[in-house]
Amino acid sequence: MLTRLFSETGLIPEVQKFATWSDDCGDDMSDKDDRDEKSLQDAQTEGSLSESKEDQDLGGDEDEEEEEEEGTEETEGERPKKRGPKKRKMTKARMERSKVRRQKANARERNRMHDLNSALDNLRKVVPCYSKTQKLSKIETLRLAKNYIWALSEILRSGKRPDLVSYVQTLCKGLSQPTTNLVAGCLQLNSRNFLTEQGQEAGRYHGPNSSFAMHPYTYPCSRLSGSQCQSSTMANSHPLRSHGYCATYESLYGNASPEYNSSEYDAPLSPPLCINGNFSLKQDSSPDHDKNYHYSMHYSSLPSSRPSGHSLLFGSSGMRGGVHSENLLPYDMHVHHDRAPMYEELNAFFHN
DNA sequence: TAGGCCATCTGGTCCT
DNA sequence: AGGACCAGATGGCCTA
Repeated sequence: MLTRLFSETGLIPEVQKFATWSDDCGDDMSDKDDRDEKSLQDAQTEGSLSESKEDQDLGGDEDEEEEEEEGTEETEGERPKKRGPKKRKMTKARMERSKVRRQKANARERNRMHDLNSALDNLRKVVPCYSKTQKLSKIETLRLAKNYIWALSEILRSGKRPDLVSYVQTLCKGLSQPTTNLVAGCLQLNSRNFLTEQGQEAGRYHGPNSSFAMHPYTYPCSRLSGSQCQSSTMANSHPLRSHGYCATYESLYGNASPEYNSSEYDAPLSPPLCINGNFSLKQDSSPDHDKNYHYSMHYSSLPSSRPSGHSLLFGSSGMRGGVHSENLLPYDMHVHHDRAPMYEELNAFFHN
């Protein structure tokens, strides 16, 4: 509104200065009220150029209905008449309404951003690297989620599983170096190896429960020391988190599940995935694929021994109040409810 | 101290 | 008219 007002009067560059000026107070609402008051008063003096102070005072509290009248003092002498709807006089009542409206809009915007952040928090908890103490940034969370989806869809599409190096490479595409290190650390892979020895099968470790090539040592996790490194504590709570998920799956299904032939996984995805192929997943043709491992099953088939996954993954701590759709039925809840039937459904799905 | 990240405010636009 | 969504601006906080 003010921008339009100023643009009409050729004062558009002043808008931001005006906004800046009116914003240089604290963040609390009382200060905000003052700012709004000042802004609106400023709008009065700056915006309603033709409006005399006497008129405003005259307009006062009592004239709710006289908002339509104006133009009697367009002072045609100084500037030409403008087209478009005439500006309404900023009476005190209008100012009050405008202020209330602005406050309500601010509150809505805050809630909206809180909802968005809650959704991002939930997303952080389901991407392969989660730390309560060192959160991924928003942009990194989105990038990692995209890579994660891509990696999973590639696995689904091919029915093969990559080695850990390829998997981490895929996850870390386009991520910043700190995030790359974090993800690699969460996956217990020394990031230097897959960054500098791409394509090499460096440091493979085939532990008894390791489906991925693993390094025999643990990433120092310097920035996620101790309990901060959620990947270790959540190893059993996430499908693709470190080797915990491997043990999880294989302890549940074993390697010798004759029903799971990789050829059965070649069916088109349902629903079809719509992915921008910015990168390609390195295909590993190692004989390990014969284990017929299906990553997507992990999340859906979390073992019943999973320790208090609800509080870990979708605790209410991250929520700032209010009921969001994610809170009402978080993904984790879908996973845990009717777990056994879920197995059967998935088995049936992959057997058909 | 610069740069990154974030929360918040704000005005504009679109839709109901 | 009011709400949702968006983008720009701004200031605070933190870290290298």
